[in-house]
Amino acid sequence: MQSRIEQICSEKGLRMTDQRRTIAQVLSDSMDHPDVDLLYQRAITLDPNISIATVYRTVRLFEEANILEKHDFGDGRARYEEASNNHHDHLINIKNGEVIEFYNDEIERMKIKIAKELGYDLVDHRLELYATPTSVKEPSGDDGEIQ
Amino acid sequence: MQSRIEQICSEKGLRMTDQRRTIAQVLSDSMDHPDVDLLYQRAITLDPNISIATVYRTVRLFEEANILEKHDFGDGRARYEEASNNHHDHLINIKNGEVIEFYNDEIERMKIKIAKELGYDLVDHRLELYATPTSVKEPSGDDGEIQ
DNA sequence: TTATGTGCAAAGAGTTTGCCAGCTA
DNA sequence: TAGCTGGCAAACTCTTTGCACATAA
Repeated sequence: MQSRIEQICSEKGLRMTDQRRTIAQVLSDSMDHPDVDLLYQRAITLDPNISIATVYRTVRLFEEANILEKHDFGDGRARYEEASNNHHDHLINIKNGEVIEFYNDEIERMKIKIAKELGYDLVDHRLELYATPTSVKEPSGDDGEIQ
Repeated sequence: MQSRIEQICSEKGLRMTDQRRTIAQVLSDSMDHPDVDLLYQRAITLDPNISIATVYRTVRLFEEANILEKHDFGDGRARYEEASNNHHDHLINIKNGEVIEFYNDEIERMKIKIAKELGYDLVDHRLELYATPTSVKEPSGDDGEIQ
């Protein structure tokens, strides 16, 4: 059966190969924000012959076709997620690298407004919050916080 | 005479060498957000024997001492600016790479609030607006826009 | 059939590091 | 002088690319 992303590829008229189908599958199944190496690790469980160069090429192809969004969370490698119509920003849990998506309408409006006030038209933007989980404070001494 | 950043180094008790003094000078004089190579180019006009490895090491030292802030504007290399107490965000003119600093109190409050609502304490954040200059629309044809 | 895609290894860009001479405190 | 620092080149990480072979349409 066609994966969600493979369907989008068909609609966009991309030539489909076994490798692209595999990578589309992996991406469709990924609920996180994997980097290229992680995609590659997942892909070779489905097709051990796939090469990391192909993952790089495919991920770029998909990004240029607006199927994927590329992110950079400051760790020196690109992360990918399926492009969606509903824009969102990211909060990165710096304790474990987990990425939480959020959307705030007021912030979105502010971004456009600020650019306009500076004499610019907003083309793209990036808001990332780096944060630690709030520890639950116990009224008496030890708050049970792990580490 | 001591450059502004060299003074901060002294206050922090960093061992000062000619190379570090030169780089501190270059940084103190830089009003933009230079990358390592640009700092290196500026440094070798003051001391032709300085090596780029030293620039990398010094910039990291200064960053760890909270003398510099490191940024990543998505072009694959780190950019630096003197750390300041007044936080600001950046708008990047994608036509020419120019970086404009701005501060918006409401946005700052929103960042903290959003993190809190998700159950996190904000540690750091990054907001970048990528934008093009608003072209002045002339009612009749040519609007005089350059390029 | 023919333009395109893939695998492999080499090349690139940015950054870090091992080693030893040189300098700071 | 004792230990930190700098220069140089090699190494590292992530990513791209040239080439010959394979494949989708």
